[in-house]
Amino acid sequence: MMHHKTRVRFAPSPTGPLHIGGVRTALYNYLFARQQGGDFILRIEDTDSSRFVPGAEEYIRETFDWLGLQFDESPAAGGACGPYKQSQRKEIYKQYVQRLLDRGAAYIAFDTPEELETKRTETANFQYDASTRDKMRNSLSLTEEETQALIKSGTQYVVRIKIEPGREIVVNDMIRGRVTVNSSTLDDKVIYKSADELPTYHLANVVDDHLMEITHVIRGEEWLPSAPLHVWLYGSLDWDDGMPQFAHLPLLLKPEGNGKLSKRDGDRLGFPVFPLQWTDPKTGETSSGYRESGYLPEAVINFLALLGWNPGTEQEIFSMDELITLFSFDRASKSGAKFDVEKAKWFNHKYIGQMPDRDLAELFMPVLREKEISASIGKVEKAVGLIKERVHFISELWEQTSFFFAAPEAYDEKTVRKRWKSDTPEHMRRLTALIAEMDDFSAEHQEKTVMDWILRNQLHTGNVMNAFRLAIVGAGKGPHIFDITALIGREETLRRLERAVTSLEKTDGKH
RNA sequence: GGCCCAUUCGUCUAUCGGUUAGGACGCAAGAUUUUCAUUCUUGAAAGAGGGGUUCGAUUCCCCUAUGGGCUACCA
Repeated sequence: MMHHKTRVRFAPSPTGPLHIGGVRTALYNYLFARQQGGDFILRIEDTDSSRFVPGAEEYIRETFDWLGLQFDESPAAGGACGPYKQSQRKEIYKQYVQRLLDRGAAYIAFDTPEELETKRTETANFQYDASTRDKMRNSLSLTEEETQALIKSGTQYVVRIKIEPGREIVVNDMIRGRVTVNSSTLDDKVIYKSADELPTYHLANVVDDHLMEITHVIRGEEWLPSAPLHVWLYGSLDWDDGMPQFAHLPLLLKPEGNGKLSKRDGDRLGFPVFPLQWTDPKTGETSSGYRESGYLPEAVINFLALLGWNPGTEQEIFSMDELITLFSFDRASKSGAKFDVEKAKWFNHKYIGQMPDRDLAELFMPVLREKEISASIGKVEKAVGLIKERVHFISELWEQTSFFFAAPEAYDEKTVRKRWKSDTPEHMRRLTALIAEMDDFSAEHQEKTVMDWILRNQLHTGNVMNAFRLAIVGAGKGPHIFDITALIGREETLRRLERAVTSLEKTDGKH
């Protein structure tokens, strides 16, 4: 038996931005493909021309560029099984629609959407299937002549798959095991519309997966109910042998209340549902993205990977390579996962803390430029190195490092009340004098000198140091004080000390 | 309504018949720290309910409940 190369596909429809659940589906496809040494394919499912949204396809491309997930075959990259956009594959699908028709596995139906609609409202649980198709207007109930005449007259029609009732259809799912369904519960789904000469999702999907030699269909659980139909389609086309394996992933749920996470949830939930920021071309409404919110792609991948899968160990942080070797469907969970923003933040915090100072500094430079702060990359590197372990987002970097680049404009009131005592100005003046005489301004030397001085003069360490911090930072926060002063330099340290004394002296004794 | 899937701490999850039901996020307390944060330690916190099967069920089966998905000439 031939051993086929593993080939998986991610098949979004360009109806808007991808949402984060879709990104996870793509990620699992990618991890599995890489692990198996297989191919990861992007196919654009644009068989519904009416729902096309401009920019959506570019958005998809940009998302995967950002995340570092590379497609082996795609509309942009090409490949041996192209084209990779379903709207460009019309002629291919037509052949198979005809084949199904010729075999009597499908039939032509003329019922208008309106007729079907009234049928549905009149009859409870109406289903277009073996029990009702004789009463509808289709090539099975009409004569051959009538059918041909209708087609010739230009009447719009659809092609429906003919489901034989009473059969047991089995879907073998890598996550859920054996799922069995009686074919009588399926309806004769529309597989082709004459109006736009395009197939519907179901047929296009099966034909493309077969032609593109897809070995594993990894998709969201919302497709599980139609999987039996797809299995039926493979059978009708005589493709049982090459039928891919299925894996239906549990859905990503809203953190509060009920339902799956959807595109419409936008920013309402307090966190982005999209990987990248998106502006709706019609309404102009903008939704935030993970990238713009300061999430690192590695962090997004890490927490998404763990939402529905885990390796069974207590490890939480994974590199892409580790995920690729560890991933397996045996360890994928079966039930939906609620999205937890707090954990997502924690992952980002971990990744920022791990990031090389240089890389972080480069991400931060544009922010500084926007604030019209000019600082050398070397200084920025040192500053972010001192605080990276305390932030969750790139956007927090500024509030945590501003004092490295600009003197405080105001002094935090609470801290002043607590740390600025009546004898503080005197201490600060003497500290200023001490610092003015230092030749070596390294953090280590400063610390030694200042601590010796405090000891010699029998001063209270806390009183001196906290006031010193207030003068330099403007508040009671920040990393080790001498690391700060070493970085801003002696002159700036002296300036800030003097300024604090002059502007805070008046508060003396007021409390 | 019909069909399908699922159900362990608040959340993500481990457990593949025998465990003090483990870890992580979050939360609380404590420790460290010249500040804030980080970090560390500790703590509270779970098997939906009912039947079986079994010497023994969180684990296997059935029923109920609950949650979710699908039910378009959308994907």
